[in-house]
Amino acid sequence: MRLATWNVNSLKVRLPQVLQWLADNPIEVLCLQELKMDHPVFPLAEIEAAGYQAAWFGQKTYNGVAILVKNGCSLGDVVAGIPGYDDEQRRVIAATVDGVRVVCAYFVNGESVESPKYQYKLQWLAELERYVASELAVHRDFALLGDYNIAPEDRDVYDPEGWREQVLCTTPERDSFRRLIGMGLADSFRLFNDEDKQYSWWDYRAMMFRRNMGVRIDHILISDSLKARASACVIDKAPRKWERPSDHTPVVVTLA
DNA sequence: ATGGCAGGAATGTCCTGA
Repeated sequence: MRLATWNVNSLKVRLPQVLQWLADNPIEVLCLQELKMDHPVFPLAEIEAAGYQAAWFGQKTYNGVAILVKNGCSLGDVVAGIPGYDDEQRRVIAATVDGVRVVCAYFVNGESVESPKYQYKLQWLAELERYVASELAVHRDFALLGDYNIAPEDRDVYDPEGWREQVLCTTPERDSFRRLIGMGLADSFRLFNDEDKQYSWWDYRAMMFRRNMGVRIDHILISDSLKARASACVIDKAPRKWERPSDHTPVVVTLA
């Protein structure tokens, strides 16, 4: 079983790339973020024609998340949003796929530490931690995939000093990430790759991708039981090289 | 120090992203 996460920065624009990538990579579960698409206009027909089912939680202009599941896999128990947290922004959707509890999340960016959005980010992170803990209490096989908008360590950013205590890298954000790890989750990418300069997002400006000046902020955290099944986790940079790409590129984990 | 690129909403130019 392979699971992936990809912030597509508008599914309307990126749908052909998503379908191409799935044709090239016929994985079982693809979590998408930043659909930027009203819920009713989700392109279900095109996705079904490609052999996938979908659960989605759309919103006009901003946010929006979806889980695409290959036909033949079971898809059930869909929950949109964080239960018990009244949030106008549609950032989370969960589903159970072949017995694996999958949570797809588009974490808050936060803009800057001085912004009210940063306070929203910290509150949102606390609500997510509570949600993940409650899910782990009932699901042994659990994965949290998404755009975390957190670079966990200095080696996950191209210019650690320049990013010092900037949003994505602040101590409270990294503490939240570490608390998720402390719940018994593993950063699946780091199970297989200890290198620095491994990024999942590059700014569109200033040829940052060509210069490999990016940040690793898209992650797949997996429970102990899935860690035992994991055989690989890779960042697929290919779609970032395509015409009119998303600024994020997919991350894929392979489970036995 | 600033803006630079991209998408959406709208049709001016601003908001948001990271």
